[in-house]
Amino acid sequence: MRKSVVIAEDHAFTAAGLCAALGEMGVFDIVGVAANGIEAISLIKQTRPDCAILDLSMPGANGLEVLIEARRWSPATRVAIVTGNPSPQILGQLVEAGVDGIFLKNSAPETICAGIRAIAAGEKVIPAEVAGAVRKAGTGAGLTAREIEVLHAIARGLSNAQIGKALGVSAKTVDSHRTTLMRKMGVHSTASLLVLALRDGLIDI
Amino acid sequence: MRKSVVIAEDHAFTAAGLCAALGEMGVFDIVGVAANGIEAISLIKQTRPDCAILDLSMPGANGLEVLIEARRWSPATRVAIVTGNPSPQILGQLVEAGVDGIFLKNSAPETICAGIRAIAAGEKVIPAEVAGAVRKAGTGAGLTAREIEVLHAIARGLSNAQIGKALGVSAKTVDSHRTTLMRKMGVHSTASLLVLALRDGLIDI
DNA sequence: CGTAATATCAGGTGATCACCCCATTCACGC
DNA sequence: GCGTGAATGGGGTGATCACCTGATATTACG
Repeated sequence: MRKSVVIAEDHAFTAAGLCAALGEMGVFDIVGVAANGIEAISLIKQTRPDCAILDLSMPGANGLEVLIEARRWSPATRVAIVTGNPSPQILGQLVEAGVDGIFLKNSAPETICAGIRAIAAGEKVIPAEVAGAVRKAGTGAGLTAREIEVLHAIARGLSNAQIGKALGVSAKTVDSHRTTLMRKMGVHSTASLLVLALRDGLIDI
Repeated sequence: MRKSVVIAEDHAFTAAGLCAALGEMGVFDIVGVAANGIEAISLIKQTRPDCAILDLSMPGANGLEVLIEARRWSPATRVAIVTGNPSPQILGQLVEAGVDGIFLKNSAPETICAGIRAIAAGEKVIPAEVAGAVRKAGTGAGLTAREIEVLHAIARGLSNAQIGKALGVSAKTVDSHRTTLMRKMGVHSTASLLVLALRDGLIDI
């Protein structure tokens, strides 16, 4: 029995290559291709496919966000994430969110195709190099969702007062989160905080 | 007359999609596909193609390095660079090195195909958004050497006093440079300054 | 039920930052 | 020679940050 699959990938050529490879396997029906995260979410919501293959970095919503929404609207859909340059933190979040498979764009096509077939069959596929990265992320993480939100706001250049307004809390609360972030990351300045967060993939530009 | 072309792209699916699209156009002979920069250089050296399509980020040697080597060994080869996330600084270097065309991976396939055909015909193709980024890089280069030093020190998380000690000047001087940096970059916080500098490739982690 | 973690906020203090004005020196170009 | 800009710094001010000691409410977990 053929499996329905949707693809989300903002680079048209990559999407085309992926479609071609999956088509040749003869076990997948590609029911839709999205060029950004928003499209991907609504596509999954509408078609409830057996399988979704998502690029990690996309305009609108990234692969992680799409994964979470997919889980909400179509829990039976098996989700694979494809990424070019994986950061440990993000991979950790993906695993935590229950992703079914992770693939690197520079892997051999056969590896990826085989992996996707395995995922469609119900397996979980996490390559060794990714698993290593995730292990490393586990030790460094420990930040709460709220703290990450504050981190993102800081990266946008907002002051405590502005962040407070944006998140609907007092500036003092933001200050608390900021202090906690500093302590957890082991730094004492906004600059170091940002550099570390970028290096660890907690935020991006 | 058909043009010979080589492709360098480390993501197999993207390479496949690109090959397919170029093949369908019926005006190109794909004489080789390289999966990294080193392969790309030796391939160009051997085949001296009419046209080379290079990914910017590749293992071994990046698109810029391949471009420079290509110019040395096969000056007649028209070179197009394809990139996912362009940094103004790098784009500036590409233009300076005399690249024939720049394409963004998330552009429409037709746009890219048309552009490649134009390049093969002898034109130069620099999209508006890229040209804008390059222009901005020109202004970003308006920073002085001393200001860049201070920028790097800030990114290392040092305070004005520490930077002053490190550079052998007073904290007040550092403060002046910092103020000038803020004005030149059009921001009002250390966080924004860092994010902008990172985005523009002025500093990295 | 206890307790641990999280999120919320206040008051306060000293350090630092962002930015203003200003002066000096030095190099480069017209 | 004279203007321009870079690099150097001093003085000063108000905003903001970094961090502290608390307090309270909610949620989660054993």
